[in-house]
Amino acid sequence: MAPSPTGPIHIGNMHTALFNWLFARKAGGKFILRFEDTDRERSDAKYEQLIYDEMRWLGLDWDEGADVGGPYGPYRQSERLPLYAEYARRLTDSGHVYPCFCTPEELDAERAAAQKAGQAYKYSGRCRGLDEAGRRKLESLGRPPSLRFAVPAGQVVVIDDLVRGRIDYPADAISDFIIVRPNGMPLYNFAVVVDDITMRISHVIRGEGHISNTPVQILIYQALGEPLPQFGHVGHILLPSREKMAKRAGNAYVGLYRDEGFMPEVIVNFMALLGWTPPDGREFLTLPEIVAEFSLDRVTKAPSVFDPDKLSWMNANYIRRLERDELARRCLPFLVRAGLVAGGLEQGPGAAGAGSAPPGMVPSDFGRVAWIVGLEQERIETLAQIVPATDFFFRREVTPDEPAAKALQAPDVGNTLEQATATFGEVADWTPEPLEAVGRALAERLGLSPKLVFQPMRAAITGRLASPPLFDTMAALGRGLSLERLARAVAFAKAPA
RNA sequence: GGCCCCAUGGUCUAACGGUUAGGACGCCACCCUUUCAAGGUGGCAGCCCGGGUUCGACUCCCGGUGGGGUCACCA
Repeated sequence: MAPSPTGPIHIGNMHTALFNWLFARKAGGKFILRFEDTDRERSDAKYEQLIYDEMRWLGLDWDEGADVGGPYGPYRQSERLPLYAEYARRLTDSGHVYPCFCTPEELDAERAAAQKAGQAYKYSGRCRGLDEAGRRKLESLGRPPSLRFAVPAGQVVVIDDLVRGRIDYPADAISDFIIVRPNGMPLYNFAVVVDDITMRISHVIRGEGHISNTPVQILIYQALGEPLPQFGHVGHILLPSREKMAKRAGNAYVGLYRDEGFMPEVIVNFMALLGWTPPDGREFLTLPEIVAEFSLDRVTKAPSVFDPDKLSWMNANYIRRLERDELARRCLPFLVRAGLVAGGLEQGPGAAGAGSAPPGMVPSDFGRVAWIVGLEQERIETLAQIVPATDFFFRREVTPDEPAAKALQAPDVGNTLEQATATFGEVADWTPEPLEAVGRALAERLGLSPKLVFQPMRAAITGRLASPPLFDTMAALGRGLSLERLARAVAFAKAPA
């Protein structure tokens, strides 16, 4: 896996990283994380850190890399320049490469002409035929040359692709390409080959966008007399709009999903199923299970569209399967960040922060948080949704949202709530079953359907029309706050609209 | 335009010559129900087109069509 540290890593790149990792782990091989930072303008070390963080968050580790080192380092291209120079010399000495003195302007002109003629651009080869005298003459003019690869004519390059099978690529479609700039910096296709050779890379698994790079790289291997690694090109991941996930386009960064409350094991499970299925068709798999089943010949060739709806569904499913306390632990950071509960509750009862509360909030310990979170467990799809779903439990006061306010102002609701306030004020055992019994008895006494009593109470107590079951909610909220909110709602309901 | 890749419901996919083309998301209906969910049941919806090969094609071959990639002193 060799990203360039020029920005946050999106789902598409992470997807091929995952497949690389899975393949390496399944095969018992090494997974290497190196950086392609020869584009100094766009590269930034802070993105390296971002990539580490996101990989680790997903549970993808690496055996060799810029941070952990390894036997074939360094693992940044910018630190491997002498190596490229050495291999460039080898190619020059063997005559596979020649100096090119053409200026950017001259090349632009060639390209423009090809464009105009509706032809694929190929370098004219002007400098290829230069003899020693001609070269020396141009050199004496002070023009530093770039190094071009002399592509052999009439050859068919064969790619034996691990996912696509055999691909025949006519070398005549390939222009004499530059491997080293006049300033000595290697170009991508050349640097990659040198890295892959010197790092003893056995398998190159990358996106299908690289298919056209592969034959030029194979040409370099052949010129060097080095054995080829195995190539495998997996399909791209597309946005729902069917656009390709480009580096800066779209907003499919892994970190964004983390912030929205998608869980790492879900992202991994979901990405694995994009272009791959286990033989038994299971949809829910842990990382070790995926490793055990993974193989490249079950990888689809066609690109696949990333469906956020299905991701949400899967995340919700995982949330429901979690132990309640574990879910609470995972929700806690979101609640703390939202200012609903104090930090430091993670350790459970008696932990720092227990019993204290941010301004305007009800003090909560871990047990209370877990209780409340449990009520929403089958109602939220992402961890972040815990905040709007439960904020009324933590706030001292609630103001009804628009539909709730409307419901409270309906005819007779004031009276109903007045009755409810009085009746529930008598209840001593503030647990769900007794509360429900009292509620149903009240409805019967008033000659109303349960719904006509419960909905106004719900609006009064939660400030909204949708919530967990009313009596569970009242029990978790507590007697004092519940009665307080009922009483306030009476006034609200009776006030002239 | 040349070259290369790809093609099963809206989406993710199963099928590796013989199935009423299976599953999942989403959508619709119904059930459950104090709301919202969750859950249950049922439903709508697909092999891009045309030729071959074969007793028999979603599966193999060829040609179209459509989509994508690539043709840099970017990676």
